[in-house]
Amino acid sequence: MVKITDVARHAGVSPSTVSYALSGKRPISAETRRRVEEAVRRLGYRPHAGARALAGGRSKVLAMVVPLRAGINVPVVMRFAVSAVTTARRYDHDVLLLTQEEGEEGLRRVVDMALVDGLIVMDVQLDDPRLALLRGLDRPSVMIGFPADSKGLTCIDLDFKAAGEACVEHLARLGHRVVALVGSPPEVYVRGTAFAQRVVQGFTAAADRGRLTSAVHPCEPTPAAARAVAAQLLREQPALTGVVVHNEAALEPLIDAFEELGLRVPADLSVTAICPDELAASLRVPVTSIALPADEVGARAVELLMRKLDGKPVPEATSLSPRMTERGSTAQRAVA
Amino acid sequence: MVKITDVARHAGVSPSTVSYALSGKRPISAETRRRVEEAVRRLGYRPHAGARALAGGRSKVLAMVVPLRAGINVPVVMRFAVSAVTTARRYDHDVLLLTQEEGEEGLRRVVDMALVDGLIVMDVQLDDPRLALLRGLDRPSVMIGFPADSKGLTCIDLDFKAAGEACVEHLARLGHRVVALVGSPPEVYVRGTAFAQRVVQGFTAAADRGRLTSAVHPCEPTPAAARAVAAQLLREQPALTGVVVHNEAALEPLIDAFEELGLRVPADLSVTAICPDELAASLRVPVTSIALPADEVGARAVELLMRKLDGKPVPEATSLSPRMTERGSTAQRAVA
DNA sequence: CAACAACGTCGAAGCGCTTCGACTGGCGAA
DNA sequence: TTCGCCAGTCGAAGCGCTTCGACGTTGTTG
Repeated sequence: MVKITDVARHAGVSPSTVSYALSGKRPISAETRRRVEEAVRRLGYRPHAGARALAGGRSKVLAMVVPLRAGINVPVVMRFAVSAVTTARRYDHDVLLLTQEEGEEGLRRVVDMALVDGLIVMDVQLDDPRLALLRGLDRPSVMIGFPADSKGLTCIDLDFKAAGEACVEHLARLGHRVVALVGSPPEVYVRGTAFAQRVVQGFTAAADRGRLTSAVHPCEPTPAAARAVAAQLLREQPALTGVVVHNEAALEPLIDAFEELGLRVPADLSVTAICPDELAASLRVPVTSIALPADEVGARAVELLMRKLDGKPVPEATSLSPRMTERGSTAQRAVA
Repeated sequence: MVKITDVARHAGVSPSTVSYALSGKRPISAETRRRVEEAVRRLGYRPHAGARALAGGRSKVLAMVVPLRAGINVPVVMRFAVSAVTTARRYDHDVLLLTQEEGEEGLRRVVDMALVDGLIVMDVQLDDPRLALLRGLDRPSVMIGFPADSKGLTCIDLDFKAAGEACVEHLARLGHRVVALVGSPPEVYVRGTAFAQRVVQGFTAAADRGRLTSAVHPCEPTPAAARAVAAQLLREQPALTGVVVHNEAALEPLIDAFEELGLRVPADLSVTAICPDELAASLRVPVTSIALPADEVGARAVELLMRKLDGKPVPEATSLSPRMTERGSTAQRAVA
């Protein structure tokens, strides 16, 4: 194993100089730095993570808490995760993966062991049991999602309430008077998952404000469930002309189902979704949608955490404004 | 922070005794051990990960290399991952998440830094560029999947070739003479992803052996693609009566598409799949399938790695025999 | 032109843990 | 009775790194 003393010897300086040259925490002459970097390259030096963590008090590892609970859309969650990992690497950090089973105890464990410097917490619930723990921890954390009470925490997410509202308002503007929200699987609501609840709030509030007739239906993430929900919606609301879909897995089958039921999109039915742009744009009928900016959220979560690790102030709440892209699945309501 | 000296003081012993009491590497009297464990509990002692790694030469962290490449089924891959994490925890280890962008360089990096003790490598390709690296590394690794040449490596996976064969043989036994394989997305084959190629090999070999007429079609993981493939198959092979599906995302839409095209499953068309049992069992038409035992594979991969870390010998290849469950999607071929 | 900042570098002291060698009492074998 | 052993414990020596204080050297500035 190549250690810092090897580098020091090859560069003709002391180990502490090597350390300072690499960390930049003290001024080092350009010439010395060059020789150190040269030696690092020649020898393939890599600082020992444990030694560095012990001496420096920083492990350069972040914990990512990814509870892959029932009903969540795994591909979407993993987009956040991959983006976070990529961004962490840009800050020379690695990412430790924590899953559900570990639970709150696991968070405390990795912090107490000084295994990680900070935490990224995903799949936040309105009344999340991890909140108290995170507030009490002596390590910074960032949540992806807003719990009911985010006081003293750092949170970031798409403004899902505004997203739900924007969808309804878009439909209302096009003349639609009877609208429905096809949401996440029921388990997600039962748990009180923050983002799902907020979409419902926004959807309902905007519909009430606009005096629209509205309905909300959870939906399992399968084609069969999508078909069933489509049929049910039309049965309950034959006058339905606008649908908001907040369920990535159900979006495509749902549109297919509506068309099989004799409704053309957008001629007879306008559909808008909250989902990643790639998905909305790739469908047979490109869907007007509010982008779910998973990459941006994951990246910014890490950036916030890095700022906190540097002792810099960060906003408690970072709420990304919804951005709608009109694609072809929404149209003026046909006058009967 | 609670450190080992604190525990030692409270238990009335020396730090080294605490260390031995906790690691079991030297005999310690029952009474002393009791007092140490008591002190650990009272104080909430957690050994400092960095210090432990530095002194002990083991970080108790495993790297999991999860390249979420185009065309892979993310939920399935994450089942492996979650199972691996859970099992690692049972061995008191944590898991570091490495993604694609880091590439081979990332593997070397985390090993050189002594950040991880071993590696779990997923999404293996027949001619995987990481092979040489893994062979040369001075840390053990386990691959989930078999490359073309696995000499000197430790690999585990479902025997996908046998799985492909078993599906065909099952159909042949039921009298089917014209069969098709609906496979993974094209990118997966282009990359030479090991498991996908092996299914094709097994499928083709068994079909040839049984003198069946056969065809292989990749399929994108979308309902639209599934419909298109279904239509194309029937156009090219009107006599088709048996289908093997190796594509989780396309399975349900594919069955729907066949039925829309006028074929009843299993009366007119027998369908069998290679996928997780939960998926096969949950469909409207429960599908006869070869189980993809993601949980078992993930868990056993970690167990193999642990054995290697202990210096114990492990088999180079662990190939899990396919296990078929008949569900309702396959039937004797109707005599025309 | 003296006094005093930086600047650039070094040596030494730890960070918290594991592990090695050594020591102390029994206890069975010789 | 003595020797050797083993169980059970301790002290000290690191593991490889960061960081603190110190010490020349140059430049600045009143």
